[in-house]
Amino acid sequence: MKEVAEVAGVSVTTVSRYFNDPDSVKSATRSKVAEVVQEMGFAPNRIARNFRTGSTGIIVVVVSGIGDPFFTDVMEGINRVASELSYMILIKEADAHPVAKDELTNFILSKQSDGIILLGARSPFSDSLKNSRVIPPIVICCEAVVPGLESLPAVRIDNLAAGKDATKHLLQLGHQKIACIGGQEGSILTREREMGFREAMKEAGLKVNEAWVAPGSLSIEGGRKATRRILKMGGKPTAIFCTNDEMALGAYAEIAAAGLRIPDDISIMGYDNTRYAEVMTPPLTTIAQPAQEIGEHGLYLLCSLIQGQQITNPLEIVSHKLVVRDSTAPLRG
Amino acid sequence: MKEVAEVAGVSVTTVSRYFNDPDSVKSATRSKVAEVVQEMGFAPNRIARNFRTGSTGIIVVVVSGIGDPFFTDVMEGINRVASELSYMILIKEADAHPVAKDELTNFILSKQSDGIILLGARSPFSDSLKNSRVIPPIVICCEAVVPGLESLPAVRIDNLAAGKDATKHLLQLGHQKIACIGGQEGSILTREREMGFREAMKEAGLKVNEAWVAPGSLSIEGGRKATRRILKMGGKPTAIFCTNDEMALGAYAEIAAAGLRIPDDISIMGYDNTRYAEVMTPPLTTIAQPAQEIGEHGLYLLCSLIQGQQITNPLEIVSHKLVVRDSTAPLRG
DNA sequence: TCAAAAAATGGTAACGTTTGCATTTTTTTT
DNA sequence: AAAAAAAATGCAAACGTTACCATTTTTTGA
Repeated sequence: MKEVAEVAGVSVTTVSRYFNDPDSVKSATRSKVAEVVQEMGFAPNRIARNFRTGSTGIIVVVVSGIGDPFFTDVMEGINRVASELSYMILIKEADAHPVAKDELTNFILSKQSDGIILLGARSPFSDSLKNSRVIPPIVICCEAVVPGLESLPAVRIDNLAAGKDATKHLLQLGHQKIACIGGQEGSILTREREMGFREAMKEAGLKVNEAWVAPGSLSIEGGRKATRRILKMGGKPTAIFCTNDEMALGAYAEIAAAGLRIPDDISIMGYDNTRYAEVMTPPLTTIAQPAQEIGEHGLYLLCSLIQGQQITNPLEIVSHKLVVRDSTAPLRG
Repeated sequence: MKEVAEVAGVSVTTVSRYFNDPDSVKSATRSKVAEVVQEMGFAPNRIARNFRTGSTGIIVVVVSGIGDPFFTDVMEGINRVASELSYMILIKEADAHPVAKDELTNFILSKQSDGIILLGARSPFSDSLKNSRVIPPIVICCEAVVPGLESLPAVRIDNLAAGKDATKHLLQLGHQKIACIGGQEGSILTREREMGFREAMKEAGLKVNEAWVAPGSLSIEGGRKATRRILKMGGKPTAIFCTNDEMALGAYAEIAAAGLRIPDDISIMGYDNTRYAEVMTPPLTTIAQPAQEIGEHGLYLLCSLIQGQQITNPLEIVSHKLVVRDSTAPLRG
């Protein structure tokens, strides 16, 4: 920059202003600087700038399981708002490895990003975050709480009510022998969905068969394993509630392998309404989350946080919707 | 840091060393500093450090279409090597918007990351990159060339040969009326696959029906549209070669909607062998790319580049494999 | 025990910007 | 045309760290 200034015959200050507030330099000067910049192929060192200003214009989205198509939709919402507010979005896959946690914690603590959105990630940080004197701007999407950082603002649907709605749909079709495939152990998200399932069953006066409640790790493979286990049990269920669509895909595969047909022999209920739900054979009945909206609200919330505004409403609940397709049918006989 | 140094009764240099090369400070001093750091909840400002050292330890993967499950697999490979070499991986969705291109170009040009992996992204940079005096370390995975930056090192499979193999498989089953769903217009990747298709047809002495060659944008929706178009044409094909698995999913949905059955009425061939291929009904015959391997090699290559090594072999071809499942069957009657 | 070698620590100048304040130039007003 | 106001520009001090070199302390060897 000094070099540019010299060649253009102005001061570094002016060159700096040329980049940050072009209107404040006279148009004659501006074009002179522009010319030199062009010619020298000069780009200002953003690290130095970030260092000086203390902000980067970068927001990191920490995702656990970047492959989940539901998160892809949330990301779309985030990206839309990001370009509106001219933030740059970078995605980081959450890593349970302690070293990786340290690394990420250090990353935000040292202000390498202006803020963080946690997308279904439970606790990607090390303890040093809690011990820190200031907590950086963080917003949680979809997952409820980070242990040790309970008061962070969050955006999500009412998973309990949605889990209940999903189950009720199956009950209304006459199903009583219903299985439920949940998520990982520690996930609050899927535990709430499962609790919705239990509540709905209870209200219907039915007992939950614990052998039919299996954890599924939110992946296709998890769904497969859980389904296999459930199908092996005596007295097969007539419906399975999968607490996300990926696991429903796994269930489809296992059910086909077992020679059963959906929905004739067994009804399948999903959760998330990913882009795959519609094209599965048969199309999947599921709970639709307003994924993009979650992303949008999440980023807006984060920006208020970054600007130092007080968040009056730390938990924002958006509405879900039951989408009935062909994977669920009335109980036969 | 100055504050820590004062409280601990040492110099800032020592505190700096405590963080970067703990072995070089006496254990007594080390524990003294550690104590103060702990107590004050101090974390070194990484921006300042990056600024000073000129490197960040961050590698950005630029992906076009982050939702594609194939890329997820490549990412897995990248992440594995990254933790081995202790790099931090951040993902950036490629954006065709000119402002976004500028932003990204500026990002790398100003050394905010140590290197870039381009994952199926065609040209996410603005022209200022080409005009720059130094090109930063960039490696291309899966896509062949970035216009204007022709000599960048790349890792991918032989898409021409793989497209040919896929088509040959269909030919061997007796199919002759074969459709082909390609990718976006400018994509070299899918054009090569399509060319493989054409070559195989030519070698078999068959003429390609141009009405059955449709672009598909590599998405489920693109696959749907293309399939719909093809099915509407007179004289239905007996097989469709989709140049990625996502589009095959779209094809499945449209074929089901048309009341046809796979593979009885029509065979479907995919490309990528994503995790969905196996659980589709019926399971999809496809070309397997060694996705994780591509990611691993890509990152290794990038690291050599970062370390300033000369790349002797700028194009690394890894091997593909035909995976036969149930979506393709011999031509009936 | 002393000299020499090695290890540990400290002082200070960068790194490339931005920013507050001072100064100069231009424009406006009377 | 001069004075006042406004707009442009420049100067120099930060920002928090690291790296070179110098200095002090500790260890080693005779």
